[in-house]
Amino acid sequence: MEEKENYSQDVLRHSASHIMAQAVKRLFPQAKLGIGPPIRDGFYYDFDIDGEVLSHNLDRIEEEMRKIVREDLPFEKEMVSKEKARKIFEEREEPYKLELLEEIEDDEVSLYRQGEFVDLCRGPHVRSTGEVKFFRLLSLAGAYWRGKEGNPMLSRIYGTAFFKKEDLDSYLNRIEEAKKRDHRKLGKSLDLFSLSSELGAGLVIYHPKGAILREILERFEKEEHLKRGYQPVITPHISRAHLWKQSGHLDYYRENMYVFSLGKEEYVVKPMNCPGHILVYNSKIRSYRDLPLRYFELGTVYRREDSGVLHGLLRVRGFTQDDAHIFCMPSQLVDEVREVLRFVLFMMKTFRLGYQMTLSTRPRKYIGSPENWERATQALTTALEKENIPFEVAQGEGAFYGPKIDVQMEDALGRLWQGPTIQVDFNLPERFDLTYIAPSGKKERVVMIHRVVLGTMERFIGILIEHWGGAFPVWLSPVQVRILTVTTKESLFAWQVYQKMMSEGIRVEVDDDNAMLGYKVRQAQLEKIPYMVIIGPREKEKEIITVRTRDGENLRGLEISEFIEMVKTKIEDKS
RNA sequence: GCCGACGUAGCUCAAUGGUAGAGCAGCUGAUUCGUAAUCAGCAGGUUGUAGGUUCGAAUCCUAUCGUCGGCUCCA
Repeated sequence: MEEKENYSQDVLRHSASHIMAQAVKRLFPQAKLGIGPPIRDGFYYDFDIDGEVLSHNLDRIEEEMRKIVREDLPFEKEMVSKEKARKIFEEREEPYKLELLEEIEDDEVSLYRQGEFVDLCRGPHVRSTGEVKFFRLLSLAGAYWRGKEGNPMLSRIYGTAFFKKEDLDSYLNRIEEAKKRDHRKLGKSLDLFSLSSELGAGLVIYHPKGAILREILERFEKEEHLKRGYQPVITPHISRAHLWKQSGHLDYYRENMYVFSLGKEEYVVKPMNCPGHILVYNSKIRSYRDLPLRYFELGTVYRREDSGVLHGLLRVRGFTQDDAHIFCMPSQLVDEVREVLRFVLFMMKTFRLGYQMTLSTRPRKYIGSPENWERATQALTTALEKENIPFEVAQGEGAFYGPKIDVQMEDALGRLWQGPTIQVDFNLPERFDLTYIAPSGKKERVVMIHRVVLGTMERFIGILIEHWGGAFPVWLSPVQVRILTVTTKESLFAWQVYQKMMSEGIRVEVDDDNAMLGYKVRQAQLEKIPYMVIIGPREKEKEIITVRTRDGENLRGLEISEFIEMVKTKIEDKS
């Protein structure tokens, strides 16, 4: 039922994209048509025309679309020979359509016409343009023809369409609401972090409130890793280029690396932590009895990402991974991956985050033997199955050095970002000759797993901000309690209460400004502080407190110790 | 990196070739007040940066840095 509903909504949107294309062709006959499919929340159509022209005329295009809708032109399907279709698109000078046509294997192709407009299209469509009533053009973007970087850049118009006006309105509304949860906006208003052009693009400054949030996450990470048999290691931020030559990064990844010369020597700012961890492993001979070895580091790395892909905290140039490398025997692979998966699930549950998992398999270009790939892929699959985790398979999407499991998390607008990832690596063990002495006394090749369980501190904090809309659970809140005085006369008592809470490890502040209570409540509310402790003459006299939660609930007449216990329990429970 | 849009006070925004302005925040003073904004005054800007056009530029042009939406990339 639901599938059918989606299907017909896709049809509606696909039809809307044809109407848009018709409108563009009417206004700008020189525009060449690309493709125009429905997508998750709407549709788009690509045109080969100066994007500036379109961007200045989105309103006119939408107006023309409404006209086409009023004309109520029927969508007419027509089966024609490829030969005839070719003639039609040659006449209309549509090179991209001709290119698509050549790739269709059937002798007959379907065309859809509405009025003077004709498109090569599989369909289906709604009956007539009059059925497409509620739509909106949303944005304009460049997009490479067929998604290939070397191809010409076309101009893509995004839009959306719904059967009902209410649905369109609520969709537009939802986008507006989601924008309020944008971590870049909240990061500013909650004073968590900033990015500064003086520093450089993609480099994050954590302000005190963002830094304490990160500090809490890092402490938590360290504890949890120690509980699971990881050994902390620490490796430098820069190293001789030689190391990266051996790892292969200088050959494959150089354009993303910060490389600098010092006298005769070339140095590299690390873009990854693996070579450092490998040096730890290779610092002595390893026995099978030592394995698995799990080295953990909150490793800060720098990568020169393309300027166009930077995005707040979610895509940056300097970031800290909760990185670990597991060195194990092939026979230990499944168990190790299972443990990591459990770790990831534990994290997702602790932070109440939704996610989806993808298993990426062998790409066309790869290193290592097909048998090893098969075995590793099988190990990952087995681990996923044994943990009962639903996952999708991305055929051929693995790294060239091994298969991987990626975990994606959603931002406020539903865009997916990779967080945790578990990658098997056949490459580095070869390049660095990573071995252990087997029971037989012979050297064997070690298996290496790269894994992060949150991903990076930056991205994870970004996702957390959007997930909670800035209203973090108590244990993560930069300020857990703010004490508000009703008049300045309660100041002394307020600071006494502050001392008690502070000494219990609660992050607490006092607002004893000479301002009205309503004003202070509003400030605390805007800062999304979980608890406001209100102290007026009544409380001062009886040495009790009144607590207002950020949800607006009031708890009156609490003993101070009672409240402290309550907050500590919340922190303990991570709720 | 590519396409398009954008960049004005700490923040949110106004000023379409003719003297840069408002609200909030900040500071000073008054007010001592009970759950989302008390009142008044003051201060705050080489309009991202660098060039250019013009009698005159926030406004037009060029370059550059950065931001936003996509595309591509994501060892």
